[in-house]
Amino acid sequence: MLKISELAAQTGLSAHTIRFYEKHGLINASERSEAGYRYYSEADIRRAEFVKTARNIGFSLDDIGQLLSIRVDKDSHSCQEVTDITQHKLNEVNAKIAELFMMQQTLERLLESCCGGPENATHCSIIEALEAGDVPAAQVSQKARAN
Amino acid sequence: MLKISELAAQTGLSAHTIRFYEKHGLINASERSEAGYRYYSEADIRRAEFVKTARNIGFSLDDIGQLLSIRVDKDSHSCQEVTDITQHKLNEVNAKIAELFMMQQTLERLLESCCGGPENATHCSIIEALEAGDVPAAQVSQKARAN
DNA sequence: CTTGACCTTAGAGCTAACTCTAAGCTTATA
DNA sequence: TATAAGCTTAGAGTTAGCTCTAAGGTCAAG
Repeated sequence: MLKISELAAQTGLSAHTIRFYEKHGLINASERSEAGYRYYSEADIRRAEFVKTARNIGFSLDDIGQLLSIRVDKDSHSCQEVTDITQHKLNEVNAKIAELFMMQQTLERLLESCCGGPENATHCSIIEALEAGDVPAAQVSQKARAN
Repeated sequence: MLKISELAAQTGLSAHTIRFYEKHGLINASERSEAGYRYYSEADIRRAEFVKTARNIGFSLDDIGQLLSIRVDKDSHSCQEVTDITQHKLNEVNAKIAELFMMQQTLERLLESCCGGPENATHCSIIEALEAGDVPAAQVSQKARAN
């Protein structure tokens, strides 16, 4: 049985994060000492590793919750449920890539158009393009901007 | 001179968003009525359009603030300052694309490995891969996950 | 003169995933 | 036995960019 900081060391998650995940139903300590200290079993550790792996792939905590509930009772869930979650995530990722691609193209085009030198910006073609609104409308979502 | 809702209609920003941008120093009404109503001049409108264009490209409000301060006094800024901001944004975008590409690859590989059918998930290869930690460590940043 | 649309402000709420703090209890070591 | 390291909890703070609310003032039309 591991204490929380030991589980943290093993998984690379912080103790804070482990408690946070517990609050959200992802990870649980199957035992507690009399004083309330969390103790993690082998099964708990495997579950924590599962969470970490899924997180590293990019699944949201919500997705991970769903994957976990499939994992604990595989017999009453289908492969399709799993691929639905995965496909949905892939769709999100693809949409985001498309958005970022547009941004990339636009930024590269802007950079190509400007000398980038120490001259003053009086005739800077980037500023001019922005003033003219002369750029592709990139369908940028708020979330993509938020980074 | 336009009232705020008229500027909103012209730019496609909401009145709320315009006030929010004002709070952050991006947009200003060059006049106010006695009652405090905002009135926007032609120059104000062009500035608001500039902000909207830059936002659509994906620049952060902070970036936009910098671009605006260059724009209002082009003579005392260089093209290099403009390309620095643009290049920096492009670097961010490229980093994000690389991250999302990894996720995309991993998700596609997982989807290929699973039948996705109505069979129960007892031997689901996606769940198994997650249990085995058998996936590329995708260097996924917290921010990328947050979407 | 009333109605309804529009305007004002300060400030709260939203999202996602943490991250940290405060105040106090427990445990291991010297 | 004293000290330090580690554990507990509830709850607040962070980020970015909005989005909305409440409570009230303004203005044009009928």
